[in-house]
Amino acid sequence: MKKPVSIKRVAEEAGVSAMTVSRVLNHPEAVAPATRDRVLSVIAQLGYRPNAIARSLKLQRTYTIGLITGGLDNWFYVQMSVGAVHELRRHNYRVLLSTMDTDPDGEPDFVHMLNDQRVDGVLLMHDSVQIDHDPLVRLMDVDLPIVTTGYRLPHSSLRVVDVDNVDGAMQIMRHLFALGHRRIATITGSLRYKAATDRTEGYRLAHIEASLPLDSGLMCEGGWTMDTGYECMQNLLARGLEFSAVFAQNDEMAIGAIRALREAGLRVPQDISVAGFDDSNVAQFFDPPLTTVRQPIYDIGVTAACMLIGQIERPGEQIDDALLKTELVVRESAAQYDAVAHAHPH
Amino acid sequence: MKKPVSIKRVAEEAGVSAMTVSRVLNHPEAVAPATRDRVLSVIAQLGYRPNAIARSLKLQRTYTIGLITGGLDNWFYVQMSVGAVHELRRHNYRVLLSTMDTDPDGEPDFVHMLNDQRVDGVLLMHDSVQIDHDPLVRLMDVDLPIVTTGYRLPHSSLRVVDVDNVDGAMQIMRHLFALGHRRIATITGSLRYKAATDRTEGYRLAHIEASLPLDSGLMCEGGWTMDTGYECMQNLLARGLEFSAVFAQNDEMAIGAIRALREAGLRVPQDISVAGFDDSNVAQFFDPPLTTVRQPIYDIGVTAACMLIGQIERPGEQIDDALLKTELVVRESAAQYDAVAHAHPH
DNA sequence: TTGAAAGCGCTAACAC
DNA sequence: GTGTTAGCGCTTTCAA
Repeated sequence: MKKPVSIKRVAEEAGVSAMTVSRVLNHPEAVAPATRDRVLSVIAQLGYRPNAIARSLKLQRTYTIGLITGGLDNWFYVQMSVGAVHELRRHNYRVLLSTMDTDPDGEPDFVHMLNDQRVDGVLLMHDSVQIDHDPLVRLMDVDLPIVTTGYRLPHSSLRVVDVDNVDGAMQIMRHLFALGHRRIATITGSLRYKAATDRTEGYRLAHIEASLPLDSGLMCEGGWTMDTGYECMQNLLARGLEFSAVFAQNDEMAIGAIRALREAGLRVPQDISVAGFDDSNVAQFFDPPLTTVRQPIYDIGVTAACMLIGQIERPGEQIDDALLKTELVVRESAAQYDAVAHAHPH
Repeated sequence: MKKPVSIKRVAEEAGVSAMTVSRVLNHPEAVAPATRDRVLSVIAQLGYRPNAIARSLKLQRTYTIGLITGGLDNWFYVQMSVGAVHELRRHNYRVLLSTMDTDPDGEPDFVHMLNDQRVDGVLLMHDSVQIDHDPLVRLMDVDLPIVTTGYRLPHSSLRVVDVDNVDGAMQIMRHLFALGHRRIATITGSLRYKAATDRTEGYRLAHIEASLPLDSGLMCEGGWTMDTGYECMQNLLARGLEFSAVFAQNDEMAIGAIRALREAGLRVPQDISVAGFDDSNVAQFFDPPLTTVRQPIYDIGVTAACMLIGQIERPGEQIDDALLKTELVVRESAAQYDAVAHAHPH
């Protein structure tokens, strides 16, 4: 284990004080060109790099942020994280990774991370659950800039980046209405999630906009998974109500719903149109390719990172929550309403 | 921004010296029970947590490792990373995330990370390329424990965790032989990768073991992607040689190969059997579900983390490279050899 | 333009 | 069993 070169070593070698070396690195303009060049050449020769730990201790600034992710096995969070990591890197921040997992003490890992004063801020990429009691409220004790993606806490000191779910749902509903559908069912996500209540609100507003009545019999609450999409679809069919299209509030439930429709002898999209949400990685490879709403996942990460850096570097500055736009992706799972097919019972 | 409580503050409040507080935390047995309890209660009351940065500076130990991943958008690395992160967490190590991306200076990010002396060791999860000239050789200048997954460098000071690709390939070949196949083509990965040369070696050894001749006309070098699997399959078919099964050296190429076979009017597995490698997440959902070889990806991460911690905490101790076992996964893309079908030309 | 002193928060070594 | 001193490697403040 050879010891790394320190600033002292460089100073000796260059025949100056440590202070001058430090200045060459941080305020080069305040050093005489001749001295500067000499120091720089010694630095290069010795391969000196300042010890970031010592620097952090002195500056009370780590240039590191904590990235807390809801689960690295979830494609969604990974995409977001990649966006955030890229942005942070561009701004020369390091990323300390943490999870929501709890350790044997029952203390979530990230709580330690925060208290250790190893990070300048925290990026929390998690589900948009609405919670009051949560390990996360402890976050608020630590007075650190925090940005979350969709995760809301009853506390004002944190910023939120989210997707405009209301508008996204309206877009897909407008598309279905434009295709001639009039009675459209929806399979919601778990209504504990803001994403689900927002998408449901979009579903509602789109009806109002189109001056069409809402039928609560056409709504069924799922839980984001294929299984629940499947069950909800069976449930909706069993109710015996008329409808020609289904808006599943994510792609997984859409896939589950399609399976249920097929088992009931119905074709998608010929007999029933189905739309999803998310444009997850399976959406385009599924049969039929899903009509859905794309979320700018990567950009969520980028935006969140950007906001966090802003909070860190310009404290006090007012930063507003961000609401990102979604984009309708028209594929083949939703088709023109076929009056003839629907004239006869299935 | 309220200032976090320091050890001094706790010391004052408890009426002891800072040293005693430090001892309570690090060598509690060396402190009188009465003092200890008093200090502990002050710590709890003030919510004191030692400043990890200051600790690192003093101890010259960060309890942080650098995780360099080949790409977070690759399911493979993510799985490995999750394994590593879990293991590191169990041992109370933090994880600093980095990538192989190069910044505007052309300097890979992780090089900075290493030189900053912010980490106690490095986990490098990347492709098993064999390279001599590489930014990574710079890694070797820094005298830090390093463990890689499959990535080999002509340097002895790093440990490697890899999968037994030779044996994995032999397993799948034995399976195909057992199904009655005698002439089996292979689509290799890019032969710049050790994984590909190893799997090809397994292909060769299995032939020797079965006393069957090898026909170099049945080999085609691909590049791991679906596209190259597709092209290689077309290429192999165009050669006009007889064969009843194909061993694609990963699942993606297997999928590409199957597409090419279908376009040529051949059914899988009735006319041609196809086997893959990796048991990637699509393998079981594909039609037909792929017969393949499962790699213990998560365990690779765990093992690598384990070895790294060993090197950090017990320097000097001899640690051997690890070679993990694979497991044959029999599904439906490879079937019994049908002599009748192959009696007639396709 | 450069240097000396002090201190960020912590702990190992040595007193008492 | 507890306190004092010193120093990890750096930078800010003040003096020369």
